[in-house]
Amino acid sequence: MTGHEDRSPTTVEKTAGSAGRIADALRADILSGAFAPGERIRQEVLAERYGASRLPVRDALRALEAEGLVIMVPNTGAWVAKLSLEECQEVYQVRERVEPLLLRMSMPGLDAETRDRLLPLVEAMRQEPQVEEFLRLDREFHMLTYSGAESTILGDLVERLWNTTQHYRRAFTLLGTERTSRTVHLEHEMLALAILRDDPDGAERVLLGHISSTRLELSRHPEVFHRL
Amino acid sequence: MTGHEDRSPTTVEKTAGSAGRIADALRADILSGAFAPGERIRQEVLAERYGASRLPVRDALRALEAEGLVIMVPNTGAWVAKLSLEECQEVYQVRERVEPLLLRMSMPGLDAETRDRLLPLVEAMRQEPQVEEFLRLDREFHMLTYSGAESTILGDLVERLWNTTQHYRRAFTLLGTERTSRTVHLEHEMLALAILRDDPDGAERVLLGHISSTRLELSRHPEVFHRL
DNA sequence: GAGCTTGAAAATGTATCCAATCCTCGTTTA
DNA sequence: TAAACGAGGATTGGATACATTTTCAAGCTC
Repeated sequence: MTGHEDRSPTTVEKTAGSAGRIADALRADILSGAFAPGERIRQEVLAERYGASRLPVRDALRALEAEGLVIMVPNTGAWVAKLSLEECQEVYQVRERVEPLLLRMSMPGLDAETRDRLLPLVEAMRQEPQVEEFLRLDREFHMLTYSGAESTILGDLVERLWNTTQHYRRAFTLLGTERTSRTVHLEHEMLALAILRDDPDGAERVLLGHISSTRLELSRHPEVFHRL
Repeated sequence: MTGHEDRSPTTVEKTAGSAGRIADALRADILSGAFAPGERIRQEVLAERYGASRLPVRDALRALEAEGLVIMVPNTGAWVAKLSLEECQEVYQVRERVEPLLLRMSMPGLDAETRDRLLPLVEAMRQEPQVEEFLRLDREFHMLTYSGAESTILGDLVERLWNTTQHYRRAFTLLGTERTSRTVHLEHEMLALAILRDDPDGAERVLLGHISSTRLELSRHPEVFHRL
């Protein structure tokens, strides 16, 4: 008997043992900016930093490499992934096509309680919070609009796209002018309203425009990508 | 001239690190069907199969897990990734949105020589080749249409999506009826013609329809996903 | 003095060994 | 008789140690 189909781990998404913890910690450190793009990562340093051997560190690096947050070169080392202007625009182009789909799939699954949290988040962002707080609110707002989809594949993809551009969102938030900032607030409010009135087409359209206008903003600040 | 390029007869390419070779070999084995979805993968078996220790095998498994081809459960083992009908449809929905974009980005970069290879490939697929040969031609045809994009991010994403659904494309090719087969050939020809006449909008539309019709085909054969 | 060569140091990749965890199967008990 | 419990076996995860590769810098040649 070849007992292969023992158990179907389709619902199991857990990352492996303690390497998963290291991967989570390192991911958080990269997203928080503690490790900057282009910075070299030495396995030994991480091993000491997280109190483990180099082996789970390598596993974690491989996992993050697959997420697009780390670049590994054989026999050479690992670096925090760095996006060129063109690559960043590419990510945003993918987001323009993918996130409206995820939003559409999510909307039927959003309950009233979840929807009631949308506009308060928009209001909170209007209070001109600090950069890190704004990034957190922005992410929470969009992820909330996606929370109705039990999608695993598309949801993970979108999360990866957000993570790879996290550093650049921070940079652009830092030098954001008031006008673009107000535009973002309006787009967020329009998105929330479209969701509240159960208008999938409108929501898709607004979200596409939101991401698209952000992408166009990238071209106006190429200096963010030049300073290596 | 910094010339250390002199190597012994066994000139190993830059793809050093046997973990990479194992990952490539295992990926090929999964895509070829040698390992079926849902099948358990034991590290020791792979270590012997590829003549290495369990350690590079673990690295390879992690790499493939990140690509979505393998599922790893802590302290338990690894399985070849298996898609449910819903997940497979989700992948196709993502492909519907993403591949037309990649095609649009690719078209300006397609030179005359590359375009001349499109219709012959369509013809070759019309000759009712064996399943494996058809899968190869189909993949080559589509990848050729994408070869004009120097895109790294989007190209890798599309390749991953193709890989995760490779097994199910094989299954559906096996039970394909003549009518659906002819439809596929027509869609391929329309796609090639749209590219040859430099019609990005038309090409996007045809490709979207092509993927979409394939996705709808999935619902008609749920038994492919049940027998697992 | 400039550029190439060479050698040492450091970082990565791999192998072997040991600990922790999970599955299987036999035993026991209600 | 069936279900729950526990011990044994098997498999994975991690740590230490070693081989390989790369890089950097000092020294030598031209």
